[in-house]
Amino acid sequence: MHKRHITLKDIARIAGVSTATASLALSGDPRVNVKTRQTVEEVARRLQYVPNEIGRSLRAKKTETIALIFPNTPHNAFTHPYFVQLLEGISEVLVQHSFHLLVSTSHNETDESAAYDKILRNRRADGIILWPASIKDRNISKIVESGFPIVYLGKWHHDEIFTVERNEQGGARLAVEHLLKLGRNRIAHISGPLDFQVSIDRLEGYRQALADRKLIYDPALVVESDFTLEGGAAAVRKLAEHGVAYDAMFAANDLMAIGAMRELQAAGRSVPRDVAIVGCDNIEMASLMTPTLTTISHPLRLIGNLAAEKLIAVLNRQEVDEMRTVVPTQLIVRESCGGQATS
Amino acid sequence: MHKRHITLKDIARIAGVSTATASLALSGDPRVNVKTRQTVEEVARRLQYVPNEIGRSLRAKKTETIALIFPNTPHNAFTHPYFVQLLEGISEVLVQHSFHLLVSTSHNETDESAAYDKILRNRRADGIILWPASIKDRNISKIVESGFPIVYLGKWHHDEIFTVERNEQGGARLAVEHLLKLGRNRIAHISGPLDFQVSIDRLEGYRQALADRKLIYDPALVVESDFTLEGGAAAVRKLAEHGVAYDAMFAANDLMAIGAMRELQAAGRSVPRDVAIVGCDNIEMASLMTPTLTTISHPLRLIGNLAAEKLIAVLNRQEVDEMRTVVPTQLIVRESCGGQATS
DNA sequence: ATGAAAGCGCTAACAG
DNA sequence: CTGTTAGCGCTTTCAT
Repeated sequence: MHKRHITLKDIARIAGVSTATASLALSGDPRVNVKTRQTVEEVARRLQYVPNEIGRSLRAKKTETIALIFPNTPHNAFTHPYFVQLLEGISEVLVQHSFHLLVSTSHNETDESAAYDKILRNRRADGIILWPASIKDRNISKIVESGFPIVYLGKWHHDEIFTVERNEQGGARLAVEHLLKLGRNRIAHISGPLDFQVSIDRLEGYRQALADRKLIYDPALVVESDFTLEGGAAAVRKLAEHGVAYDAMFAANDLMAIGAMRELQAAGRSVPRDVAIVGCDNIEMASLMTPTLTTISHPLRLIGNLAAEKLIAVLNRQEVDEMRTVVPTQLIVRESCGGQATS
Repeated sequence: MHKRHITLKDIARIAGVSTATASLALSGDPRVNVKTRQTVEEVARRLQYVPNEIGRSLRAKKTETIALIFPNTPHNAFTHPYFVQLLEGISEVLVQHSFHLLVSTSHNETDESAAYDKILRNRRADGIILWPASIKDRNISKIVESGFPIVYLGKWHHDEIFTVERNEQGGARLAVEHLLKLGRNRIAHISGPLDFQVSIDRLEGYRQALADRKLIYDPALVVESDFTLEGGAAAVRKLAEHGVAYDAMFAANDLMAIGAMRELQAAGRSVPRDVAIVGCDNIEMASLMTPTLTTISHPLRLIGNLAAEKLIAVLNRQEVDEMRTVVPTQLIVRESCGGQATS
């Protein structure tokens, strides 16, 4: 059933030229006679010749493939609703450039290192787009230090690496400032795991917004959690157990914000009357809650676009003007803060 | 910065053997002397040798890679919240087998055919997992007929192809029967685009459930829509415009169910009192609506697992017992029908 | 038990 | 303008 594949040799033989000429002809090299080129092209079209990219890759030492790697921790983006937008953004650009996308993950930390190594030395991909994992993750440093072409989707602590990152601190600030403007002044914060840079930055944004108003930072108002719905609910319970009073809450992601909101409502507290809530990420669900959730929106699809473009530029040895690309975040005001409602 | 890669030749030279012997040694071939093998292994480990899979692929005519292809139509799974579970299920199995995953899509129909062709003749992947597109899509038939190893994630109209599919009709029946048992008898159905097999099957399940109760099928109760939130809302408006009365609704996916529910609520009708609603897919959002949404759950992750396992089995020329694998669907009863509430 | 050699499909340097 | 040749990294006969 499976017919033998047409190779360049076949084309050359049938067109009555050498493989070298056939190759040049098909690549549109001006050195080859127009008529010869046309003959070769004709034959190639007739036989529906498609070059074997494996052979080409071996020769060229590049694969026209980039890998998207992300660690499969429990807090991982892979399970996040907005992961799809990122993928779409990357994919969009790659298709334009006829690149392939290899999606790679691994489940346990032991395999992880090996998996990275494979991609790196294998030459299965020409470059990597890397989703941030815990800042403790040694594998990431290893990739970064290897000098392999990479675009990191977060903040990195040195400047020698290409990134496309969100303005996390700025976003968090926007969120908290919004709550302050609405007259709330006991603002709780549910942070993500603090071994994630993103959690650290969002917490820092929270602190800065308070500091700008000369409000003191009260550690009792901050609960570290795990980016899940249940984690958000648990944080609310924990605050209650400790008897901490608050009239507003900024959660480091929407899932936790929603979990918290549900828990508050179940406990008979009204959102936004008793507690105003702002989340972070603007997942689709956020606009469908009752009340709809005010949140910080990140252009994930744009991030995907930019990352792919940047990586391809690097691979093509084009000048890349900026090492760091910071994309802006935006406050989406909805009902959960009691401010004016916009969808 | 980028050091030259260690090749088998390097290993052979340093170990003082030929590349042939080195290759055999590393593959654990019993013909090679134990001591020689150990030397070679030692050198390989010391230099952190990782075989170049491109070279290996060229030789072996296989790539240890499978491609996940899906059409990027507006109704596409790529934008569906549950796409991630599928990806995770596939990925999980591939990692175990040291396979790579190529994710492929294309935006316009024109490119699509070319993209398929590339994957097919390119030998960039050894097999394909294919997400269903419109039944009108000619490209799909082409892939299927090409004889390329494939697992199709839906129902196919001939038996000569491997599938992993959901029991769509059965699921739809469960949904409608549940509504009937609750005493509803004017059940509307918002279907997906009817050029999708899944829409046809869900509609058919709806009809069967009615037929089982000797209820007549009223075409006025059925509105074709597009799998989106807004489409669900539009369907409700359309029913209202036509003055169609109904006390229940089965939507062909959760997004439309939620859109419809929102629209009904906005129009002042109560769910479930005035209209009971069942969706389909069990996306995360479903359990977070007010009221929470009764729906049909599909084990997407399991489908991913099974599809990957099946494809790898085919590639390894193992006997695959069943062409079609049908995974069961399950009714998740929540609040939107007014029955007993289970989370 | 090991090595020499061929070849997977392609491209590029070099001749002619 | 076109053909010859070599070689990317690997595996696999076939000799030895």
